[in-house]
Amino acid sequence: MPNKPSKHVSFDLLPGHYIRRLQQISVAIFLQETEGFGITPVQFAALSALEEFPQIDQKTLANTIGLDTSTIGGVIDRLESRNLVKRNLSIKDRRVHVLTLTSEGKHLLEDINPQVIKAQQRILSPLKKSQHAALIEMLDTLVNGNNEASRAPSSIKTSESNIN
Amino acid sequence: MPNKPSKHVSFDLLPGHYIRRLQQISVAIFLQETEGFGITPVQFAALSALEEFPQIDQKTLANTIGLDTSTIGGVIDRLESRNLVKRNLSIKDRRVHVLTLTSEGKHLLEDINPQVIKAQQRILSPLKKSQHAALIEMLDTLVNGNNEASRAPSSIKTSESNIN
DNA sequence: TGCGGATAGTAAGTATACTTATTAAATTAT
DNA sequence: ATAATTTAATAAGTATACTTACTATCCGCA
Repeated sequence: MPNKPSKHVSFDLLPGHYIRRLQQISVAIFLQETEGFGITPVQFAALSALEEFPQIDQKTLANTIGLDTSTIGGVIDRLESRNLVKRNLSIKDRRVHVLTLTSEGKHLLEDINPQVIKAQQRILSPLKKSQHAALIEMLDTLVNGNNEASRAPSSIKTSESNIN
Repeated sequence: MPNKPSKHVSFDLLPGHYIRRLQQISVAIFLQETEGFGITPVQFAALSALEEFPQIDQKTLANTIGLDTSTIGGVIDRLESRNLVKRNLSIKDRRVHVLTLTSEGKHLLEDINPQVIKAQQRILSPLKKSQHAALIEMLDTLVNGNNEASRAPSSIKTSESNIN
């Protein structure tokens, strides 16, 4: 059998390759565990953020979960079409769309939460329990340390808000 | 200021959220460092794999870099249209498309390599040098331990091949 | 007061990355 | 040997996630 990989390939050693693979796996596990809800990881993040910070606008939501304003528009479109979220024009600033969780959205969040937790546990399950905190901390360091690299930094600044 | 996060948001604690953000950042840094080449991380992975394992077919390539056969098709389309890769029908199995790196592809790989290394270093730069190996090992554990979760496992099996 | 720049959101285009369905070819089973 | 199954690749559809370009609105300032 010619041309068969003997073992490790060079890009196996590249963090970028692992990160991409891990993201694929993470999404796959999330979708498996939350099957039947029809919710993606990003949609869940959007709903969660709206629960925590009601009445924020699209830009703030995008910043909160680490998306640009272009991407968040489509996410909200899909959540709105399923009646999980409502979009209202702000009175103070007519450019701004203020977002609200519907009660349907709230209920879905409650129902899906245990499954999301299961998914996260499954993602980490190949590691020893003692390593979990270390991994999270390193991921945090990497994300926050490289924050400026991404066009859509997710940092939740302690500064002022610009709502409504 | 109403609706402002006092503490951390719940999904900040979720590994899935960090993994997604890190993947965004990783891609952004790759694209910054390799600007001018017009190559994406996945395209680079495909070219690298083809350099290492010449003449593999699309399915094998997909498995090698962790994609499904649907996605690899488009990737190869784009690489082929730029003359970095050639697609040939296998004589032994006329369903199979055998892939070859062109000399243009080889040269591009050579030229882009230092920049790719720079990108990887930049991604890890927020961590202490002493942590790098630990992170890579954990990522490896997570990816390989969850391999079956992803439809397109990148595992390079030591089993038989089905080339040409 | 009105104009120039900044800002929120959308639109169009590109690239992963998945799904299910389809086609063509090869393999297996009867 | 032919039918049934499997397989490699493509196609169509959905969902991130980015880019640049555009519209509408707001705000600062002369």
